[in-house]
Amino acid sequence: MSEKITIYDIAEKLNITAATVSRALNNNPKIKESTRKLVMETAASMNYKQNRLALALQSGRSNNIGVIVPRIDSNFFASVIRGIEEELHPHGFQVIICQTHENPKRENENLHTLLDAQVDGILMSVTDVTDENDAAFRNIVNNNVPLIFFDRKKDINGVSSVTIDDFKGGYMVTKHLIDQGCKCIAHFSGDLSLEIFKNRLLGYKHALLDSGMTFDEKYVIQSKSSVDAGKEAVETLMQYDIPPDAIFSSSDFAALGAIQELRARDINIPADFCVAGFSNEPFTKFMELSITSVDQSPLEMGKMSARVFLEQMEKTDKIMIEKKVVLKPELHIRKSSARTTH
Amino acid sequence: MSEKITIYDIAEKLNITAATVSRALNNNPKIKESTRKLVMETAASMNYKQNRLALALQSGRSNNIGVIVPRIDSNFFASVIRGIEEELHPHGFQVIICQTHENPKRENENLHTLLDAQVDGILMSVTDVTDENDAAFRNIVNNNVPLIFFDRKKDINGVSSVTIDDFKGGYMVTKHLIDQGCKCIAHFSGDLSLEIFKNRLLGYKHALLDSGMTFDEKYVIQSKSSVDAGKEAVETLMQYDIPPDAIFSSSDFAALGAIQELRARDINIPADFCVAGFSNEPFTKFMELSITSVDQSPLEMGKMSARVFLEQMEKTDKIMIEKKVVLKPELHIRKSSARTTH
DNA sequence: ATAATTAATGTAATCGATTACACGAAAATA
DNA sequence: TATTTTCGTGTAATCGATTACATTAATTAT
Repeated sequence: MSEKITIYDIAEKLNITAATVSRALNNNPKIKESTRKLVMETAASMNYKQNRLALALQSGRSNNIGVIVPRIDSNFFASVIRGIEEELHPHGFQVIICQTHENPKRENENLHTLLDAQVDGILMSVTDVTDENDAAFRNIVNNNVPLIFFDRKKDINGVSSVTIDDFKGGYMVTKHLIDQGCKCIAHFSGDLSLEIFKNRLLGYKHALLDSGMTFDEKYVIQSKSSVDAGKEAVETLMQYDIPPDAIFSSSDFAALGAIQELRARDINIPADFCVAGFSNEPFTKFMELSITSVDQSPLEMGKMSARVFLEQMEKTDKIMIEKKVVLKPELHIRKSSARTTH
Repeated sequence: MSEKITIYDIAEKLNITAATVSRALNNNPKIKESTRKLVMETAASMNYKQNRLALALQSGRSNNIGVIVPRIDSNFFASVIRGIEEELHPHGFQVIICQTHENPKRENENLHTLLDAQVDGILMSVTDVTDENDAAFRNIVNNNVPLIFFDRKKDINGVSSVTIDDFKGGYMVTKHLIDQGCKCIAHFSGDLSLEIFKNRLLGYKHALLDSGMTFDEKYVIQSKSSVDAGKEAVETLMQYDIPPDAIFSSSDFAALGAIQELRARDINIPADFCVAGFSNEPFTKFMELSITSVDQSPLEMGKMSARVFLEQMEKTDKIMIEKKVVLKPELHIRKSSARTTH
């Protein structure tokens, strides 16, 4: 139907050159006011649309940024992406989404695809911490493409990151459980090669030690982030000579599983057993027995990552900037652990 | 650090022309086997990466597709996007995300931005049904960019769609509530200018009539998709001379709010009151009092939309195809409405 | 041995926009 | 009036890849 209109078409119609049209459209001050107006009006009347691919090729900037996450259908990552999109949209950037499904091979592939696609930056949460993809990360940096890690980061030279203080988060929850009078607190951890889980565990450990309690590795259970994993973990724990009377789970889903299993065993929550999760998934506050959790402010994390990226973009110089932003976690105390009503 | 390598660099090194390099890399059969091998190896050793922007400009295809949704941080839309990404990724397409926040102006803007960005297709859920953006939609079609609506559609000539049978969904839930012995069923609807809500309402209405029950508009409450809206709606309903004994909510969140409010009033669910939602949000099955809901298979919807897009892409001819795919809804009966244990 | 094919590569235009440089005309200055 | 500036446009190269159309070399056919 409607053929693509280029600046050449406008130029032809006005008997001027494409260069003039281009300058007029870009408000180049060297263009006569009358010409500019004429070009603008003609462009509008011909329904001209700038071909951003041509611009991208010529300028070397695609105005696209890539976002890599394990999966998009998780409240946390979706919210981060929302934040990124909202912050970047006003600046004319489009957001390209990639998923790794926790697979390092996919991660590597995504990195290359995005680089090939000439994105102007990559914001991502790493999949795991093997150094398998370190070369790929360095490759990004060497190509002068700003790379920013959010939530799950790795230490790569020249890469900025936006995370939350997982140590503090773990510490806060554990301290809270201790304050509720819990005497033996178990911890569900995730993949300990990831800093986030390592730090939550450390926070847990230090909170225990700081309160004069003992840290015992056998109360740390590595589990997946799923309801079933939580149930299984409780089954294991309840066979101990001294079963715990509280759980700090690094995953809200596992926390939920734990609660379900404990209830199946007629254990009273929070009277006899306290449970707390991490991430503040929407469902934690919806439950009748709402679940205590740590909020990671994903929206803010996304926006902040975007801002760090924008900053990095501005420095056209080859200066390598490395910014580490750490957001504060927020403890939401709910019924699953609130013994005392304030 | 590493300068961008182009086919000209390879050509220079091998003392041949860029054309030959291009052909070799594209496995053009006219190229001598030895040359091809040499080029391939040199390209690899020089760490050559094809500049997809150049390719895009030249071919007029960006290998990007745009996805427009009201917001990404909703389980439904995130899952659809996941489906789209997974289906399109193997075909070399990247997915660009845009959000409208239910704002038609943003929708319009996103459509134009994506068109400017030369996306090869647009997959979207419309924001509302004013004809405000109809020109923009037709513009997309006229530019020969495949446009596919999912979930929330409009009838635009030449636009395909993938939806679920909302009428059937509404009918199934309502029929189920009737089967549970409910005598007066209220309905929470959404924006009735949207087909999805119109059809769910119709399904509700026909299920009532088919069972010899009366349909009364005053039991249809238009509410937002939020917990609070659900609570308020219950407050209104309970003031009626004859309050309902069941609710079919078009939104899981409103259904949850309704349940909370009903419980606050010490009404027994499901014994004295049944509640059902729509969308099968993850939390509906997590609750202690799990919530009956209708699954819309968002993942499948995303994949199907992607497939319809791919089909459309193949037909390079100017033939206008219009495909309407309707997925089957699936009723998940849970505690909030299950009076009889099967 | 010569003409006709075929195989392999080179030449140059193209996609659409930007921009350094060139240039003529008008305006300002001497 | 002659000369220098300034202003507004035009010319042409560039970004990196693809490809229709030569062109040359090698092979086959006559």
